Amino acid sequence: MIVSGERVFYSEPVINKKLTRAFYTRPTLQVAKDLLGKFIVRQTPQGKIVGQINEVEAYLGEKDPASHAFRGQTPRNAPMFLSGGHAYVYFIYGMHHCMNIVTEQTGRAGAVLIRSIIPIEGLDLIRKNRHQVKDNQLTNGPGKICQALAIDRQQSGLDLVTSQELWLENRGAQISKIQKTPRIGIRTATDKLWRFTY
DNA sequence: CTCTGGATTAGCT
DNA sequence: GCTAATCCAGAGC
Repeated sequence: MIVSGERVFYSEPVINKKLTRAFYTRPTLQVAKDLLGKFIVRQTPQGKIVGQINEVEAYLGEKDPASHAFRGQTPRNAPMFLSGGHAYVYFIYGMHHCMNIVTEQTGRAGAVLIRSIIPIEGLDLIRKNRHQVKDNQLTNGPGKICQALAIDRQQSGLDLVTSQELWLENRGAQISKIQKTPRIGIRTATDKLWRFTY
């Protein structure tokens, strides 16, 4: 980038662009697909961690039997009803956390579960948080991601558009060959192909 | 208040 | 492939 007075010229495409509200407040299935290849950035007191999203699942809200919002709003799922761009983190199986990106407009409870990311920055910190697991097992699961990025219910409800500790970036990656399969670990709506990988 | 089972993981057979 | 680990949200009474 070349800066000349008040004018700015870009010598290459703009990258490292933080995702805005407009990205998140769209239909859940569209946001889910578009999240593939984006980068999740976690700033902790111990350092910065970055990973590239390569597997997600869409949960469509009050009309989706597999969604936590299927039976309406509760204290736990309240962040799902906020505007797109918030985080929804829940605790499961007595030991794991899972992170969702809330979608759609305020009052519509869509969300996208982040199931796998590729470690990009902060590998030493990731390894420390995950302790003694093989490098190819560091962040290939929703519970593993939260452990690696030090995310728990304290981050649930966080606004990813304004937060200084957790946000997403578009670094210009172009994704092709998106695969659609049934969602993992659910008992209902297994006919819906709302898991996206590439 | 009590009960059930879960958007998972690691370790073992 | 099988399952223990371990908490708590949500439902039902």
